[in-house]
Amino acid sequence: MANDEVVNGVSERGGHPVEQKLMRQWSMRIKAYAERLLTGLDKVDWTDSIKDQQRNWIGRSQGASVHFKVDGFEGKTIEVFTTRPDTIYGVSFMVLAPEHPYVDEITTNEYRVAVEQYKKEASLKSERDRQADVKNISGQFTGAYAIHPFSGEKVPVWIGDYVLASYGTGAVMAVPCGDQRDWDFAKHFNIEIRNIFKDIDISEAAYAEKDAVITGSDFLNDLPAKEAIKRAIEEIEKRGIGKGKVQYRLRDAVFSRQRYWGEPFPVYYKGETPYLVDDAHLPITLPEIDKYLPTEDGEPPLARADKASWNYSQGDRMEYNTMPGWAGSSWYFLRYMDPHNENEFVAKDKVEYWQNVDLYIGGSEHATGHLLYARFWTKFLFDMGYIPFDEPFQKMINQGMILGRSSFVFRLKFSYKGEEKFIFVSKNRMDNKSFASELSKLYPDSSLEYVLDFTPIHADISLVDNDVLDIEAFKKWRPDFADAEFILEDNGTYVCGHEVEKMSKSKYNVQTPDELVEKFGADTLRMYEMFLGPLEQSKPWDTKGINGVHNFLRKFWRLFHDKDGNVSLSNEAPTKDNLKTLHKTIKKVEDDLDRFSFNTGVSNFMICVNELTDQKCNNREILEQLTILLSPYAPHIAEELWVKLGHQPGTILQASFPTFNAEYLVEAAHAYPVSFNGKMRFKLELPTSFSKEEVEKAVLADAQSQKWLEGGQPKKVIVVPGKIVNVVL
RNA sequence: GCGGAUGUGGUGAAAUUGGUAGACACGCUAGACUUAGGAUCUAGUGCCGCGAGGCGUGGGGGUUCGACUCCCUCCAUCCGCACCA
Repeated sequence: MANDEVVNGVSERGGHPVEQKLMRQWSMRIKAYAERLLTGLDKVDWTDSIKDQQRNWIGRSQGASVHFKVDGFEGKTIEVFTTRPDTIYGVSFMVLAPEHPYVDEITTNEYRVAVEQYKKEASLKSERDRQADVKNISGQFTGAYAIHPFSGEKVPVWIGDYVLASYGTGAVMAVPCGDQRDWDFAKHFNIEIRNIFKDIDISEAAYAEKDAVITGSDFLNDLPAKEAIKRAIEEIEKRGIGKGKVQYRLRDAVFSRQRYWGEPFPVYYKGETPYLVDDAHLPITLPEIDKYLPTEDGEPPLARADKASWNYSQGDRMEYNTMPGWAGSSWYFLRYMDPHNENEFVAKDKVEYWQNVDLYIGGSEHATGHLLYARFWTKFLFDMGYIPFDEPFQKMINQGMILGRSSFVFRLKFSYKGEEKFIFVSKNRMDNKSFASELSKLYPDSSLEYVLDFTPIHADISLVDNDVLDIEAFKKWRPDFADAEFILEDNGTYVCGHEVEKMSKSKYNVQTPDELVEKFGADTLRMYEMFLGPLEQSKPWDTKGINGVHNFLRKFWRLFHDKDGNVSLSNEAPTKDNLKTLHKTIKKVEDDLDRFSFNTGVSNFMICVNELTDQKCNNREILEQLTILLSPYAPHIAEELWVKLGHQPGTILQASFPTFNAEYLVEAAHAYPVSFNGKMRFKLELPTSFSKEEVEKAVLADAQSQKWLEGGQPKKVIVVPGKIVNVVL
């Protein structure tokens, strides 16, 4: 069960108890690639946001591992990882994670009961709970002491759940003067806080910056922290008590799932030992089973299959787990290059030809999942010599999500004659708290109690019009609402709340485009989605403006037809204005395509069609070029008009893309915006051949300038030829 | 707390290299037309003002002849991470 399906220890759907169970899982050693996954980010063209998320996730930290001997346990050492080996003389205690394997062994009899008790408490908390519970400092002394590797002093060993078993070695050397968590722990348990920073006050908080000078630390004295780190590592290595080390937060990735729908592993077992199925027997396909459910004793669904239902089986049994979604999503793009190849996943010459994906448009929600796994997988295949690149996606654009507008009903829980009851309260009655009088009317009993406990519940948006709920439809919608009661607005309606969220079946806010396609056609929908705004931006789905795009396509269509709807095209040479409009559009649309600015691309088409309409242009040559230009945006209408233009048989897909010719855009005159002190006051049309001086002269001589000059002389006149004029007064 | 992003009319937005802020579209206002079509056409539409004009890109400051754009600072919203030693 997924974590979010578990609520308060029971399953969200059936309310069944959920217990945690240890399971043997396959996992992939992504950790082995941590460093390369980090450095590889420098050579791909992705957003900083995704790169940072991945860097964060990989969590590289540089430091040292140090071994502390345990007093009275010959040959036993506690290994810790620290990023601040320079503060080693500030160590006044050590903390092990409660799950650390040494805990039982080193705990003295005196502390055994307390340690057992603490371990038990910690084990009841999941890792999530622990993280949510940062404020509470807890821990327990074990009675054991470690030996400081430099000073030889005895250092008490504690256990505490702020130390995570899953990171580093599951143990830390605590330096309260330099680490806030250690400081908090020391304060709480009254442990010595040793200050090894020169002229730094640590009475109120730890000092974590790496800019202090070290003191009271023998060979590290008077060194600034950064140098002391290097020096400390040298010394640690020299004395053989540890070494410089890089630690990653990234964990190995679990690669098995206990469900039916996934690629089966080509693995069989003899006893408890797994073996790989020989290549000759591949592929292993999913066996048929009676129910897609786990077995009675909790084995995955595949355990239901007997040997005969597998297309191949060997040994005592086949593997029951299946692969996760990221098995396929990590490398499917490679298979696309050579989908019918029976012998290998992709032939060498094909992958050498296609290389990695040039442009990947995908959601940023996969930053630390799919997008990391695919990189890992690609690097592995590169190392194995199967593919000639080690980054899968060269450039990536994260398209924004189209969000939904959810509707909510508000369920009030109350008790009546000792019985728990629910009623749905309309939004405004809830907001202004006027529901109470209504409730006591419906339940006229002095023993009525209610708690101010409103639960917003998603209502299907098809049951809601303009935030008003169709009550009868709502009752029929789900059986548990059949007898629902309501407190309505004064006008007798139920008003819902709303929120913009991700579109999702579970939120009942999904809008399908089918109806719009029916009404306006797929071209309109396609262009409207582009027109909504920049590709990377998320926004709620709102069809208010779709008419504008639809009208544009109608207007475009009208250019080809007379008012009776018959095709009417002129075969004469296009006018200068026609050509100017067309070529301006070619240029802009091309530029917009290059920078993935589809919304401005659409508006450039609109401008073009508006201009051609004003020019009453029905010129075949112009319209033919424009149709080709539009075809990636509105493929259906373009294809249809292509036929009307007389290209049959054939498809517009085979037409060559229009080429921009700058000659048509050359202007003899430019309307200069004339500014005074940076404020645009009027425009003045001047020949483009004018020099700076000529422009300046013409502007100052113009009658309109007099008003702003007020008889004075300008301090300065800035002329940017072909652009603007600014007169400084 | 750390990191990333965003902030412009009534609305979605545009301004690509520091050079006319609000293109294009929705909506709205007034009008025309009519075969009444999710039509078409004309004019208007950032705010204040009768006007001249003033103000205006989250707030404040700066650089510049000129700033939505560059710098400093603050605020708000969204996303990701968060006891990682």
